[in-house]
Amino acid sequence: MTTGARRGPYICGIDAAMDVVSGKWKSLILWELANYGARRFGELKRGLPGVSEKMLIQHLREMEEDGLVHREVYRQVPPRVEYSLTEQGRSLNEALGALGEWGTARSARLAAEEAAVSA
Amino acid sequence: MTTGARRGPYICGIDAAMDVVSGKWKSLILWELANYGARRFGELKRGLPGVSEKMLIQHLREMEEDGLVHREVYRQVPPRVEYSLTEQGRSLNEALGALGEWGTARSARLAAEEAAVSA
DNA sequence: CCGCATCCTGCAAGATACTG
DNA sequence: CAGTATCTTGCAGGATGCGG
Repeated sequence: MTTGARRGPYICGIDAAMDVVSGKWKSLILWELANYGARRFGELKRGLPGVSEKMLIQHLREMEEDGLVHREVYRQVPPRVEYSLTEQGRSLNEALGALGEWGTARSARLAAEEAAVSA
Repeated sequence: MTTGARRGPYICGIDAAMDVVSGKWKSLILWELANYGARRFGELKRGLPGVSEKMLIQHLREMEEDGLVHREVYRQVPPRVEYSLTEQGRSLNEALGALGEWGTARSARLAAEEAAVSA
């Protein structure tokens, strides 16, 4: 796997958290799993427009290794695999709540400025 | 400047926030300025062991453009420049609080597991 | 003291094609 | 359906040296 050198010595808590969330789709995966519960690979892919299968599986594997995601395989044909959040994953998603609200507020502010310019 | 294509259309609030915090030292800069108030370039550099002048100034400029940081120049010899947080910068730092705590808890957990292994 | 200009490298992520 | 495998690329970030 591409799994780079992670788990390095962290300077502060933010670093430790960022190490685990950094990745273009990870926060979205977290949000998706937090809101829909267990989801299948294909469902996640459809829920994250633009993600490639490579990045999706790579992120899921890393998040599993980081203890955020649980992977359940149901041996049957066609194969069925479900991903869900662990307790750590849920708590991380909650910790991201405030940041998400800040970002939403910022987006709204930028949109308002944009509108003011074109007015 | 290297300022890449930012301010893209965001999928969610987290994205908007991440766009602004992503950068190896940005969260540290935020923390430094939040805790020490206005700081000079050299003070920041000393406070962030390992940062290069290039990255420091690059991050500061981007954060200034993003409305997180205020740059005050005092025309004198030797030159004196002070950086401080804007209201937006302070609120972002607060929004990062929960994430920082999560990361600290995670670090502690990892350290405990590490200790358990070597025991 | 506070930067700027270049060159260079490594890794995240995209593209494309194939499989149990 | 749920992945693998391989090639390629873009850009963040490091190293180094100079300048007002």
